[in-house]
Amino acid sequence: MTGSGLAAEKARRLDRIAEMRARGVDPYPYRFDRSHTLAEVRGQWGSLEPGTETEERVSVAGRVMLKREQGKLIFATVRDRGDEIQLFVSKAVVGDDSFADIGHLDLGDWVGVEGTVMTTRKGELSVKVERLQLLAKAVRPMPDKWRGLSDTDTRFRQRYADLIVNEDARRAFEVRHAVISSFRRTLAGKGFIEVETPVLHVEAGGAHARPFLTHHNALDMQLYLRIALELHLKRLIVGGMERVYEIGRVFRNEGISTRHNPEFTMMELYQAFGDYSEVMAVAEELIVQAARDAIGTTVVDIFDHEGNPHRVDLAKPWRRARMIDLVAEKTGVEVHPSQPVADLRALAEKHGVRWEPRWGSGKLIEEIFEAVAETSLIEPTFVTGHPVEISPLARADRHDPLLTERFELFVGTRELANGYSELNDPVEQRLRFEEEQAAKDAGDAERGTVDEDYLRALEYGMPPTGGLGIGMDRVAMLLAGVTSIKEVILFPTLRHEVL
RNA sequence: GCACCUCUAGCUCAACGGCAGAGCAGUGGACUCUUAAUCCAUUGGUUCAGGGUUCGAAUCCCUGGGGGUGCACCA
Repeated sequence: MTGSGLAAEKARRLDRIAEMRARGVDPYPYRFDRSHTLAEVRGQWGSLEPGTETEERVSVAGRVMLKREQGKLIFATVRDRGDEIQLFVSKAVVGDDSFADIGHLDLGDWVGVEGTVMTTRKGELSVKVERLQLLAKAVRPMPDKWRGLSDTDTRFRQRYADLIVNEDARRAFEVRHAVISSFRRTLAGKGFIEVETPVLHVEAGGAHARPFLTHHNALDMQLYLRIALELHLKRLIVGGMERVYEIGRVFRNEGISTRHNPEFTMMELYQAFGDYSEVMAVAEELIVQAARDAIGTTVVDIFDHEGNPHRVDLAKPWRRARMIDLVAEKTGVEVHPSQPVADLRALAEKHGVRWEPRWGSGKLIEEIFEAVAETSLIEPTFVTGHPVEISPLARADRHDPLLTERFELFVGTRELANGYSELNDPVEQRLRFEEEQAAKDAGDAERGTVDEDYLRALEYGMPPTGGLGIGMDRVAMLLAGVTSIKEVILFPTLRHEVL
C-alpha cells in the first residue's frame, strides 16, 4: 500500500474491506433499521439547550460527509436524504477498538448508528454514538468537501457524485419533483385521469420534429419513438374518457442546447367540451400552483435572452396577444395569412429572415414573429391565433378561417406550453394531413403524414375538446431558477464517455 | 453542422517557452466540544490523445476527442 493516487487510494480502502472480512465483519451488511430520519431527530430535539445530554436513544443512518478528529473525540457529519447531523464519538464511550475503527472511516462511507441525543457545549445537535456499524464502504474518494464538483462534464456524467456534493443540484431536482407532483394533484382535483400511451409509434405525429427510428425484431417492423402524446390522447377523448392527461417522455432527433434535450418530458391534457380559452386558464393555474408548491412563492426571476434577471409575479394575470398583432407591433406592418406570399417574403427579408420557397404566408408570419417578437416575451405571454398552415391539428378560429384557436405560452423568451381548440372534423383533418404529407414528400422532413387510424377515430366523433401541452423540463427550469435544461434532467444526453 | 472558449493529482485550482505546484482528500503524528476543526510531517502527475516547432513545450502550431457557450436546427 504505497502512494496515494486514485488507484492507491482504492487499493487502501479495498485492503480495509479485506481486513474487516478477516475479522468477521461484513462491510456491506444487508439492512439497518432506523428509528428516526435525521430530519425527525432535528424536528424532535432541534431546540435543546446547548450542553444537554438526554437518555433518548435513536438509530440513524447516513453518509459520512465530514470528519473532525480531536484526540479522544471524533466529530463526524452524516447526511441522509433530508438533513445532516453530527455524530459525537467519545473513546471513553465506545472503547478503544471501536474508536479506532471509527477513526478509520472514510468520507463517503455509509454508517448506521445507535446512540443518545445530545447537544454540544456550542449547541450543535448530535447523536452520542454508542454503536456504529459500517453499512457500505466507499471505495472511491468523494469530490472536494468544500469546493464540491464543478466540472460540468463530470457533474452530468457522474450525476451521483454531483448529487452527493452539490446542494444546488439536489435542490433543482427537488423542485422538479415538486412541480410534477403538483401538476398531478391539480389535475386530479379537476377530474383528469392519468393514462399511459405508447412510446413506440408506427407514425410519429402530433408535432413537427424529426423522430428517432427503431426496429422491432419479432414483428420486423420499423417504429418511431414518439415526438408528442397528442394523437393517442385524443383517441381516448373519442373513447369517452372526457378528461385525460399523460406526463411522459418524448423524443426529438434534433440539436442539443441549453433549452433542448433529445428526450424530454411533456405533460399533455385533453378536456372534452372545452375550447382553447379553457385550457389556457388551466395552463396558468397549473404553473402558478406548481410555483407555490415547489418554491413557496409565485415571484420568480425570469432570465431574458441576454441572461438578465427580471423579477415577475406569476400570479398576476398573463398577457394574451395574437401572433399577427405582435408582428404588427414590432414591424409597423399589418400581417395576415390572406396576404400574398410575395409581400410577406419582402417583410421577412427586411427583418433578416431567410425564407424558403415552399413556405406559405402562414409559415412566413411565424418566422417573422420568431425573429422580431420572441425575444421580447419575458413575462408570461399567451401568443394566440397561429395561422392554419402551421397548425394542422388545431381548429380554425371561429371568426377567421385562416387563423386557428391556438396559443403558445412564452416565458423568458422560451416556449413553455402549446394548446388549442382541437380539430374534430374528420373531413377537414384529412385535408390538413394531406397537406402535411405533401410538404413531407416535397422534402420537409419535420412535416407529418396521414394517420389513417386517427382519422378513423375522428369519424366515430370527437366532442369539442381543448388540448394543452406543457414542457415540464422548462417549467422546472423556470421555477428552479436555472438556465440550462441539463440542470433539471438527471442524466442528460451526452456523447459516449471515452474512458 | 459552424464559430469561440476549455481540458494540469481523486476534487478545486496555480504555473502561460526554462526543474509541474498549492488547498482539500489520503498517509503518519499531536489534541476530550470540533463545525471546511487546527497544528507538524508526508505520498501522489501519460498536464485529454497523437503529431509538429524549439536547445527546451502543460504553455506555441496542426489533427483528433470530451465538455461549455453562441449560432444553425428546433411548434
